[in-house]
Amino acid sequence: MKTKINVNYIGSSFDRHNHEICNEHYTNKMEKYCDENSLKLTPLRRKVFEILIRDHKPLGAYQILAILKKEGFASSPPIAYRVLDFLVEKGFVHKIQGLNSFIACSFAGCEHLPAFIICRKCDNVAEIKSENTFPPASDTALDFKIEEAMIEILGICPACDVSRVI
Amino acid sequence: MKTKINVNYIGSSFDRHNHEICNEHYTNKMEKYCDENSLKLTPLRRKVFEILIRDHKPLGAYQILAILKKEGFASSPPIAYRVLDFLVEKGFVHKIQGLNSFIACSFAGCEHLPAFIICRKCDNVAEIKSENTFPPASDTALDFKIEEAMIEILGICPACDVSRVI
DNA sequence: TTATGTTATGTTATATAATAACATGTTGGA
DNA sequence: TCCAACATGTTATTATATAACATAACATAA
Ligand SMILES: [Zn+2]
Ligand SMILES: [Zn+2]
Ligand SMILES: [Zn+2]
Ligand SMILES: [Zn+2]
Repeated sequence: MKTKINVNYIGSSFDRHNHEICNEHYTNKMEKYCDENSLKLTPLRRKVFEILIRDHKPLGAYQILAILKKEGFASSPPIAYRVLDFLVEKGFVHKIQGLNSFIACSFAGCEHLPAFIICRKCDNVAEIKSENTFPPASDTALDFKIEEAMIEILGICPACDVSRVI
Repeated sequence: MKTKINVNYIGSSFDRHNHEICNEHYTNKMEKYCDENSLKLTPLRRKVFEILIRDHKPLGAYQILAILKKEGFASSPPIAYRVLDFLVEKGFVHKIQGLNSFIACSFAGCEHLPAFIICRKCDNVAEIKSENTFPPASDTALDFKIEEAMIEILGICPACDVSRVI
């Protein structure tokens, strides 16, 4: 099964890009949002977000803790989990359940239902908007009030797919 | 956001149903499949599946272990995880990542991409087929070879939705 | 300014989920 | 009968996440 997938974010681990600009873009978005909603963008919160967006790859809480430690921050588990809770709640970061890990949002400031495509060969992950695919259109039985959804698609990205037609 | 969702399985925790018949239906399916593929449907495997399908609710590995213990089976963690691996691999059971738990498949013997709707009030879960919604149709950029997907939809079921129009 | 409430950061200990490594039993052919 | 493959069993450990409690930083009202 092959599918064309929408990728209209600024930067991702799938694409070479100027991460200076990319990083600045997302940081600006976050600063603006926190400003407008009187949320405190503390050094720790900045740091964790910066760690996550560095190479656009999902990181587990304990990986983040290790980096925090190396870079001079406190590093007991609740430190990471609390900051991650904040970042997830405010929409700057998403949790990828299938990997027990966290990734910086690629559509910050833009209302969206996130979904993820995960290459199981190179471990890169891209966030996509799921408006196209969601909610599931159907013709029967059950009215269900949807609040949230978790969509994680596993497969092989073009770069890793040797059998692909160019 | 409200959506009509397809529910063409035999029995689920959302519906009153004759579970005798239901249980027999799924057990037969599983027996037939194992027979045809020379897989061993051992007492332990039967038991774990029966525990899972009892009330069609997702159970964590350690909940399953507790039941196994009460009912006279061995109950160290690998016991459950190995049987669950088997049942998941053969498609009789699915793992719900968002809940760290396992649920009996509602479409056994029928090729499908599973998806789940989870009521966060009553904790009931229904499996739906995701053909309608998946793969995501789109118009751009990235060819991605899809192998597997995890779709878990969280919300409020009709029974729990007080504000619903009848 | 001090007092006070609130939010953020910090610690230790613990709960929960999953796997590694290895031992024993069972079963079905060569 | 012997062997190979598979299933079940044990103990110990790793990985992930939270509880409970203590202190610090910060705002703002008296
Ligand atoms: Zn970047
Ligand atoms: Zn996002
Ligand atoms: Zn039933
Ligand atoms: Zn299924």
